[in-house]
Amino acid sequence: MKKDLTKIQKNILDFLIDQIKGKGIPPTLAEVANHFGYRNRATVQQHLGAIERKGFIKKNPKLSRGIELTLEDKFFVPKPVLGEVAAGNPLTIYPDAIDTIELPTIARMPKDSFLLRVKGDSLKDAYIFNGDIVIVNPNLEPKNGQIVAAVLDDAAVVKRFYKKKNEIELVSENPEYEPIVVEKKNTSFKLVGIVVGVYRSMEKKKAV
Amino acid sequence: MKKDLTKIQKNILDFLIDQIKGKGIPPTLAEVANHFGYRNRATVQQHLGAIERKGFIKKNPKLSRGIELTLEDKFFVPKPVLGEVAAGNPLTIYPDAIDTIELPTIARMPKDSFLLRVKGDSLKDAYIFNGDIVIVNPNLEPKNGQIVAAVLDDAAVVKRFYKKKNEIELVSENPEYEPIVVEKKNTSFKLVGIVVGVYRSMEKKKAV
DNA sequence: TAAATTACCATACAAATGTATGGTATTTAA
DNA sequence: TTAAATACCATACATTTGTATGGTAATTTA
Repeated sequence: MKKDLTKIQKNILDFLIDQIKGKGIPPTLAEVANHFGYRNRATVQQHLGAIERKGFIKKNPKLSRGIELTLEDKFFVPKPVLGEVAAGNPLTIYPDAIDTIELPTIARMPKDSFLLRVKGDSLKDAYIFNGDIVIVNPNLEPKNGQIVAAVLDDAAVVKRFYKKKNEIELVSENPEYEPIVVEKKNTSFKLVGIVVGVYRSMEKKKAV
Repeated sequence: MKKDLTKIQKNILDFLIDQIKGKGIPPTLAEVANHFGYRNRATVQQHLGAIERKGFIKKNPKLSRGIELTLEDKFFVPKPVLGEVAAGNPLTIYPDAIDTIELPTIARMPKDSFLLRVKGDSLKDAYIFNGDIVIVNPNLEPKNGQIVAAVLDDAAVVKRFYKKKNEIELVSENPEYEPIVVEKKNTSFKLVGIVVGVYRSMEKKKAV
C-alpha cells in the first residue's frame, strides 16, 4: 500500500517528524518551505500531497498545521538509529543490540528523559518485558540495585546496576543471563541513564 | 513564582493540555473560544495572556498555535488514582481518589479514562503486578481476550474478558485463581472499562 | 516515443489567525 | 472605598495560512 517516497519527499517527511516529535507542533507550509529554501509554499503543498497519497501523513484540510503522522507508534520516531541522537546529551546508539534491548527508534521527549523499547527477556524477573517502553532519565546518579540503561561495546543494555570497588556489575533479572562485569575505567562503557518507569500500551496486540 | 490560576483559567489550561497531549497540536484562539462558547477570540487572547503571566504557558508571538506548556517539560503529570482493584480476589472500590501518581505524559489517557492501582497477583501471567497502575477506558467495547475492569457485587476486579452465549467469563492469568463466570442478566455485574495501558514507577521502592 | 511523475516556480484569494484597542460589569485586594 | 484584577463583549487590521491554478523542465515509467 505504502509506496516508496522519493529522496526529497523522505527529507520532508523527516522534517515533519522532527518538528512534530521535537518541537511538539507540526510546521506550516511556509515553515517547511523556509527550511528547505523554497521560495514558495506551493512546492511544499505539492510534496505534502504526494506524501499523503503515499500514505505517510494525513492532512486536515483548511486547518493550519493540520499534519498528522499515520505511523504506527506515535511515540517513536521511525528513524533507523545508526548513530542518531536522543534527548539532550548526544548518545550514539547502535543497531545490533543483542540479547538485551533494541533501539529501533528513540523518541525525543521533552527535556531530560527519553524512551527505549525493550527487546528480549533479560529483565523479566524485574517485570519488564519484550515490547515494554522504559522511561530513562539521564540526569540521575544510579544507586545500587536500580535499573539502568547503558551502552557497552556498542550495544545498549538495560540491567540492574551494582557499583563495586573497582568495577560495575550489570545484572540481569533473568537467571539465564550472566552478570556483566565492567571495570570502572573501561571506556567502552557508558551509563545512559536510570530507568524511572515502565509503560506498556495494551491497545495493540501484546508482544510476548 | 507561579501564582494560582482562577477556575476559568484553569479550565482553559486543562483544555490546552488536553489538546496538546491528546490531539498533538495546540489549539488556535478560535478553537478555544469555540470550545468554551466565547463569541470572540479576544477573550481567549486575554485569558492566555493571564495564564502566560502566571507562568503556565509560553506563547510564540505571531505564530499560529504557538502555545507551549511550560509545566510540561515536567514530563510527568499528576493524576488521581481512583481506587484499588483486585487482580486476585475482589476488592472494594473507593468513592474518592485514594492517591495521586505522577503519570508520564507518554501514557496517553483517553478522555474519561481513569487510573486504578492493582492489588494481588492474579494477572501476573499478563505481566500486570501488584502495585501497577492500570489505565482504564470506560468508552470501549470489550473484545474477547482483552483485559477489563469490572465491578461484581460491589468489588472491583481486573481480569481477562470472554463473552459466551449467556454468560461472561472473567479469567485470571494466574492458574491459581478460578475463572469467574457471570450470567449476562446478573445485575450486580457491571463492566467498568478496558485496560488500555499499564504503568509502573520505579522511583520508589518496588512493590513485590 | 509518449505519458506520467517529480520538482520546482509564480500569482491570486478567501479564510483564519494573532494582535491591538476600547468598552462594560463583576469580583477581589489594598 | 478605591484600585486592581477578572471576565466578557465588539470592531479593526496586517499577516499568515491553506488552497487553487497555471507554467517550465527534468526524470521515470509504460
